[in-house]
Amino acid sequence: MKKLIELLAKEMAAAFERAGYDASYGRVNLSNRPDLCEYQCNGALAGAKAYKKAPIQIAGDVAAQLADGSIFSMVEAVPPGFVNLKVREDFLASYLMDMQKEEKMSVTPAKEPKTILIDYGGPNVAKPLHVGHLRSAIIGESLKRLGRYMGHKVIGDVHLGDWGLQMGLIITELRRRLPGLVYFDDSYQGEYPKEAPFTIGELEEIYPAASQKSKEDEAYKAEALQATYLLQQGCRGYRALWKHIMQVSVADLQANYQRLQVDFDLWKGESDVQEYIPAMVRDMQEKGFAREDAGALVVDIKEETDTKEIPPCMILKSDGASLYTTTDMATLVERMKLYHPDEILYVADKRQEMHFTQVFRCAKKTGIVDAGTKLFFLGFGTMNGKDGKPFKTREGGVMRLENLIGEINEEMFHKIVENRSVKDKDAKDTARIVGLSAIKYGDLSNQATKDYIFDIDRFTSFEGNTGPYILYTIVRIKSILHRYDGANDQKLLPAASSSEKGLMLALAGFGSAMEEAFAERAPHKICSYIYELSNAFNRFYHETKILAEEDEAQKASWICLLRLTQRVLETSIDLLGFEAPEKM
RNA sequence: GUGCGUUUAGCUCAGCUGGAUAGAGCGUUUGGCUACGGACCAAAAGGCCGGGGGUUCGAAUCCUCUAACGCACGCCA
Repeated sequence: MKKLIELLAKEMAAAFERAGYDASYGRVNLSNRPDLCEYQCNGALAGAKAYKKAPIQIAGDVAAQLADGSIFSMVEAVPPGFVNLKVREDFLASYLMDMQKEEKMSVTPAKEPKTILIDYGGPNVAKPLHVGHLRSAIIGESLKRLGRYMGHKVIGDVHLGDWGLQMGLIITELRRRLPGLVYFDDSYQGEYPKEAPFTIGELEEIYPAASQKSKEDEAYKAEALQATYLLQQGCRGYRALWKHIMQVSVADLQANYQRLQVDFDLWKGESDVQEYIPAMVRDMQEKGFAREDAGALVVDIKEETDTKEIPPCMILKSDGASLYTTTDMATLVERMKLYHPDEILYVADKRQEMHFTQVFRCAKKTGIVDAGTKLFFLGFGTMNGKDGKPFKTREGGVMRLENLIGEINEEMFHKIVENRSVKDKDAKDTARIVGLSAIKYGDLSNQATKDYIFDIDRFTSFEGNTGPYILYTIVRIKSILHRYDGANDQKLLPAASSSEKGLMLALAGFGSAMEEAFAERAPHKICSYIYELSNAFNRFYHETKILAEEDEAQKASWICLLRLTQRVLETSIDLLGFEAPEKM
């Protein structure tokens, strides 16, 4: 099904052609002067030079071709050369009826579905999630859902940080604290216990303690490096411990992501791709891509068009150990082998841009990723506090994600209890649902690539461009629909008021808004779309007594309009990654 | 030092890829309650779009210079 704006543009293009101009000038835009028109075409201005004519003359010629059609109720040529347009109410109503019959409400599913792998989340095992992990999870999840809605096959991979020095540090600290554990007995040959010798709480305390000690104590650090080495070499006891760490930590991570309604198809990590590294490195050497430099193994990735120095991509350190880059390269080897994606999208902090530039270039140059697969880095900005500096707790430490969510939920709970007499049990659940909308909408309504200020008071407000305001609008619609007991026709009457037409026009823009948001990987466009839609609905609602309407056909038509509005809003917030409660 | 990014109303942000009078929210001021949920709606005030120069019929948007701030620049992830 075509988008409304495409139908308008098609009509416009035909008019340009009939008037003797090129059809390509017939592009139609949303009006930027709603007081004058609903849509506008600026093609006459653009074409003035090519035809050596005054723009207003071209506009007049075109407008004359559209004098009485079935689509426009108004076509006006206005100086200097705008063509101002209004849509016929009956045409709009029938368009919306077609739209509501479609599963995807005018979004055209991709003709050739692509396999898109999204790498987001990126938590580290044995470390609690903190606010830094929030953006990747929220933005990645939204893009995953949006991609699927567009008809693509999208695979989400959490890409765990589960290998390397951090594991050695934990093992070292455990060894110092509990030297008697069988895992540290080299002569032990039996089965290791199934239960982990620590809880998630202990694990989260052990890592920072170990990390701190290794910075102050050289011997400690050496021991941790040695433990890392032994783990990687396959030391039985250490492997068993590593499995425990994974088990305990991943269960906790899963619970946390579930609370955020963020869901990964793959729980792969750095450890899964270690087996690919030796062959990958050998291949790079044999094909002559890799060279030795100061003892390390590097691949040159400079390009002539570079405006600055791009350091070579380091594959192995001078001590022969692998690094972040190595693991990411090996991950690409595996992803190409198992999924052969058309596109891989990384959602990570924008400060990692250089790293991904190196990985992408190296992967392309060495042929690990073939030319047909696109690699894309979506770097997001920092989440700052009200002071404009990176978000911290009141004490100045790193804010744990759980605590942040807890604070928001508590704030939400107070507001709900203050404003409505919802039963306590329900209020807690409702607070969680609304709280999640506050966090996610607060984040996603900003452009992903920019830094933004995380302001709990603003995000949890029920007024303005916030998640709770959108939910409130949905709940309001639900409440009316719940009380309605008349016929459920699918018939929409032409708009009877300007506010109703405004709502209908807003609904008709759904498909374009979603496709644009996807093409630009810009969830904030979904937010601004539903914010405007909600405003249009509330304006209409305010001046229309729906249930009190005596004309049954009119009432049924409005109910039908409400259903469509609800569906568009709920579909949109699902693409953002949250949902609406029944009451709030 | 080099490169990248940001700079729009008091504050927080949009601005559909060059079009009309630069838009929202919060805050401020004002009006609307017998609630289909007022957690709403309507209205007002508030801007040399960081600054200079250029391209164009036309610039917040493109080019150039410049300032402030942030970030990244080889064995961390």
